[in-house]
Amino acid sequence: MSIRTEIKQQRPFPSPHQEALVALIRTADLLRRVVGGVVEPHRITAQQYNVLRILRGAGAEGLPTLEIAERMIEQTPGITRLIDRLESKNLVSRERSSTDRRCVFCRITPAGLDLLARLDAPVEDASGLSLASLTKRELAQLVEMLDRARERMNQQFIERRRTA
Amino acid sequence: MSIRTEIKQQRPFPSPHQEALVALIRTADLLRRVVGGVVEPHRITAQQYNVLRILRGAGAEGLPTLEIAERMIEQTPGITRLIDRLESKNLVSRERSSTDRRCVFCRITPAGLDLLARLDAPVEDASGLSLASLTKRELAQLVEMLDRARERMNQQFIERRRTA
DNA sequence: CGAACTTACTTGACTAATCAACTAATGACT
DNA sequence: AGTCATTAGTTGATTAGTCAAGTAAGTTCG
Repeated sequence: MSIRTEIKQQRPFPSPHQEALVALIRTADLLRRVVGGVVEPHRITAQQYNVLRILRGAGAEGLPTLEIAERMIEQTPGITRLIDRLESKNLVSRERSSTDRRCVFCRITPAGLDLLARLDAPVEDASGLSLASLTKRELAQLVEMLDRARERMNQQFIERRRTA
Repeated sequence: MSIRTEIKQQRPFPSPHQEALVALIRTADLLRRVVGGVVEPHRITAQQYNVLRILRGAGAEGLPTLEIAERMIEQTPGITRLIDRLESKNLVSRERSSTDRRCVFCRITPAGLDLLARLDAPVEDASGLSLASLTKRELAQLVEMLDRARERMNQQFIERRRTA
């Protein structure tokens, strides 16, 4: 089914990139929803899940708060309170660095690791199923195209920030 | 630049579809941010902009509230209050249908049309620039792959809803 | 050394999103 | 006509996201 059918748009898209933009945002929204559907029964949001995975990847030394924000899939300015919520669920712990007392290092707790361990397979399954209609080659091609698009957009952002 | 570099991930992705999932969500987030950057100086959010475009497309008769929700690019349960905010800015008007008094028809106002007219070119420019590194053929290919992926995901959702 | 700047958060105030009831209108069926 | 189910939307309570301002630690440089 085409996006035009999905969103019941009568007119064709004015340009190929507008159609691609809509397709991209809509597909990502669905994908986010799929992941959310898997993790939310465990009382965490998709973003919180993302933070837990980042912290698991970072290992025992943990990461400073803003470093986590930079690594997140979706950008969020509300990182402090996002981690507050994870801390209150005992899924992460925080400790002020002794070498640079401005930084707060966050680490995933055993409970956090345990939760992730239970979520790994379901998330992998759901995302695998979601993209199962694309071949490996197509996925690689998709990723390559998206990488190229993001590169351009990041330049735009940098330019905007410079002129702002 | 690859996503792995962007999010500073040391390990390679465990599966091609996980990499694609991250690339998709991340690219869509950037794209949403690009559109937001254009429309938000005009005091509306990207979602509100989406509603206005839907209503412009719908013409003079307007659309019932939940019909708008179905046509939106990103799904939102908060459609009532989203339109409340547009109405309070006089960009849309609402009127209860006389034939089916459950339905509330929403229409874009002249002020709403005027705002859209001012936003058309900047949005088109920004989205065009964002995806300028992809050829027409690549964009078409991208759209086709995403359409296929969404089809699969929609099935998943329908199944989930049926079993739930 | 110390003023000025930057970095790394944190906080407060506000806005927006989410979920679960709830109302009101319609339709379907007896 | 009257019950039951469905549809369309609204509302209240809670949670989450956003933006601007603030604080405290570190850095630079005369």
